[in-house]
Amino acid sequence: MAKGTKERMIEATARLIQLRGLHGVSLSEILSESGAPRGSLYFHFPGGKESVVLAAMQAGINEATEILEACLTEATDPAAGVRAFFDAAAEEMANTEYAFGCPVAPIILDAPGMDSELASACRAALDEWTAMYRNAMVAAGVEHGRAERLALTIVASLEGALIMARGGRDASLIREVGDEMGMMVSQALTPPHH
Amino acid sequence: MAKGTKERMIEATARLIQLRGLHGVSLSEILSESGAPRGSLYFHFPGGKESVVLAAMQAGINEATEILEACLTEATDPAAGVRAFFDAAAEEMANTEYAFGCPVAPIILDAPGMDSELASACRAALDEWTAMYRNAMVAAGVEHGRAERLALTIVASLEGALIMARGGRDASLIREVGDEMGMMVSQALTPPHH
DNA sequence: CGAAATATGACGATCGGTCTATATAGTATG
DNA sequence: CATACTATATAGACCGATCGTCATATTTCG
Repeated sequence: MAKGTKERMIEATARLIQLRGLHGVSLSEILSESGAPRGSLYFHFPGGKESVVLAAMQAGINEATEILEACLTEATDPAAGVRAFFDAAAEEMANTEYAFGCPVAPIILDAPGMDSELASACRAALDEWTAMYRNAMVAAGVEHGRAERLALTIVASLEGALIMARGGRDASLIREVGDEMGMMVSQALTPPHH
Repeated sequence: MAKGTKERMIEATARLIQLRGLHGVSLSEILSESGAPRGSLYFHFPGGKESVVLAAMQAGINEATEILEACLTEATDPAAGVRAFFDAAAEEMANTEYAFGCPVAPIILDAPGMDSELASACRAALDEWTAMYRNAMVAAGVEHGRAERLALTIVASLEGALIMARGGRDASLIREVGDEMGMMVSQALTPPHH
């Protein structure tokens, strides 16, 4: 019946990191949240804390990637997809009492160096999200370089909007930024004739 | 003479928080970096760790606010001001080996609740920066509501760009996002006739 | 039954932040 | 010049928390 112990540890870790950041989370907290004793963690994650954190972050990344994928494919055009994803993030943030955010941001800000496995996973996730936006816009006819820059801007503005929303406890901010980004993408799709 | 002891503590705290986040910094580190003995910290900051952190964050906020103020007033129009500030941030990030970022983001992500003095200082700073952008754009003729939304987006995208730049060790990303934001502002200043 | 997989929680070395004493300036006063 | 006094700064004891380890139990299955 220990089917879910590992999963509970991962979930607890992910939740706690969102609340207090990488270094604000202790093993004791993770264990008491997941209802497991101390040694069990080192059975499931021989690498110790960094191992659980990596797993928790990967889980969060995968979830976010799936939702973004869905938003982009289900939307009629990239601009609508962007708005849909920002709206989803805003809703999630409000539903979780502002205990929600990007899975990688807290790691990047807390991690000491860029040499760790954690850091490269962060980079990979950011690159993938950027590529997804870019590909969607390129497929819709946006020039490659412009699409790349726009994609970077979209990812950055969501990242920042999540932080600001949490700081001000105002999720509607995310939606407003998403609208602006949607407008930006729309204009790139139908450039003004000169 | 200990004329600069307090200042050294504040500087060390600010630098270390940028590196490892609020909870990743220990008093021992702050003290060894600032060359002061243990008890001296509680003389200068009776409130303990939270007190030093607050002072360090305020120092960072003030510095950023001054630079932003300069960029916006010296520029010929808000779009140029935005680009100038993003460029300055990119340069600072590259110059410090990517040990630079927003003074408030690490606090927001690491702080547990929104009731602390730290949290309200974060909110105040974000609000002030947003207001500065908004006012500059309103003065340049942008409608109030639009200016507010644009200002939010600018702050958010810089916030996010700093995180992404650090994660990927690529400061040019900040400049690219700044260019996109500049374009956005320019279009808001000279709306297309329909 | 026996063997592999999982769970358990006590343990130690280290480090965390906080606080109460103690020492050093610097200045005022007779 | 000496003493008293106060602001400033230092010193280190304190206790609880931290992470990682390990020897021992318990379960799960062939």
